[in-house]
Amino acid sequence: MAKRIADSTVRRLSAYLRFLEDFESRGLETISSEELAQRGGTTSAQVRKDLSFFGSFGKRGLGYSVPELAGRLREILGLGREWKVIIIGAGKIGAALAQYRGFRQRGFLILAAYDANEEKIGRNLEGIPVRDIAQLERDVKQDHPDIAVLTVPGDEAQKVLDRVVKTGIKAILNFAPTQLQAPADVTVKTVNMAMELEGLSYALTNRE
Amino acid sequence: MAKRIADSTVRRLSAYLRFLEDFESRGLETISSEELAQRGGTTSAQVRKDLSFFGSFGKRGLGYSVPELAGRLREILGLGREWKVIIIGAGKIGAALAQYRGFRQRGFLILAAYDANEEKIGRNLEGIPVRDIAQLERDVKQDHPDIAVLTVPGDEAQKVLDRVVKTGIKAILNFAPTQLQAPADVTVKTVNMAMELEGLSYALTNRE
DNA sequence: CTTAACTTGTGAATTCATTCACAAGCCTAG
DNA sequence: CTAGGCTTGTGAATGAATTCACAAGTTAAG
Repeated sequence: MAKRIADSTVRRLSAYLRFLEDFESRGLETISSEELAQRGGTTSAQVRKDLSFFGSFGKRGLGYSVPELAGRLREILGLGREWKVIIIGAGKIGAALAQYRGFRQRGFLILAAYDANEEKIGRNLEGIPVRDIAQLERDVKQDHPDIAVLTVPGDEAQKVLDRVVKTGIKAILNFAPTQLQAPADVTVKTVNMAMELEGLSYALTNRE
Repeated sequence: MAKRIADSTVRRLSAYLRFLEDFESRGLETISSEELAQRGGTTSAQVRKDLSFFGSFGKRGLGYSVPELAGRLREILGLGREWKVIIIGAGKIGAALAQYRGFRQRGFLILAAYDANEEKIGRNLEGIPVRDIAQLERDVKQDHPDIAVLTVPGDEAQKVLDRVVKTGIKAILNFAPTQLQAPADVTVKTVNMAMELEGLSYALTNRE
């Protein structure tokens, strides 16, 4: 897997996989780059270029085998296995995520949520136990979660992140509206609603 | 405001504004592009280039006036006014957003949430009324919301979006894990957690 | 077997975004 | 007033991502 693949490429692969699954469930056998492109709001050349980074699995004149390409994309994206996830911060957003079915559906298993608030500790979020953040290190050592989802207030996010990084977790999904600093071998993805909203505000304001 | 500004640029402006507000609250008067860059995980040249699209408001040798630049960024991003927001879908994610303080703080006023579920209609989400989706068109005509946040299941998202677009709303923040089609004069931003997670999965899988 | 209609895979061309590098401006100290 | 230290603003250079365009396969029909 020599080359460095751009983030935007990976996001598109993820989108293609979603369409393929839709096609798969409707029993279609093959799909062309053009069809895939239209669904994904891009161009057929883009689709082919994206796929070409990983090999060539289409048939000229015919297109791509839907199940084969779907399988190949799952493999590339690392979705062939189960990933263990912990949620840090059992507030409203944490709770909403805990019940989000998309996680389980794609092989992301939520082990637990952590919080410092005594009233929340010991309770349940849609079947997911809320544990004391104090036992984070011990639990990680035992359960080996792969991914930590941060849903803590912005002013605590960096401190919590540092702590999570120290446990050895290498992938973080951050919902705090803060730019976080992490070592190079740790991947942090930030979902920043404030930023998206401001993007909309900008678009509404600057129309020609 | 002649030029077309890239999406990534707008996102960075939004990030700069956040740091500036932090600086502002600590009473600092000026800031250099280098300081701004370090906070935002970018380079000083990038910061200056981003700002230069909108004019030149720094002082050579000194840097930027914090309050002045913050004000200018708010103006560029259209944050000088209040934007009215409606939430469509009063499920867990809708509820989490309804209580999210970041909205109000940045001038986004949530008017109401809409749902089709009779048990939810008439209730309250953190003080925000849940109304019948059937009255959407009537309410929009009266209240003129600027932005609609979609937190409906993926398979309904396109249908709901079409309906929202027909009411004349021009900006949509979509939380459904679906690629949506909208006319060119409507801005749709999608927050896709599944995609971010798969990005993490990819990163964990493809390490050298 | 031949032709026509498709569709892939991929170098080359183009467009877009980031980084470099430096003249020009501003401030402070002496 | 001058010199030295900073920092901006911006063309030019570089780098990255996207689009073009076409040879090379594949299929189906005649």
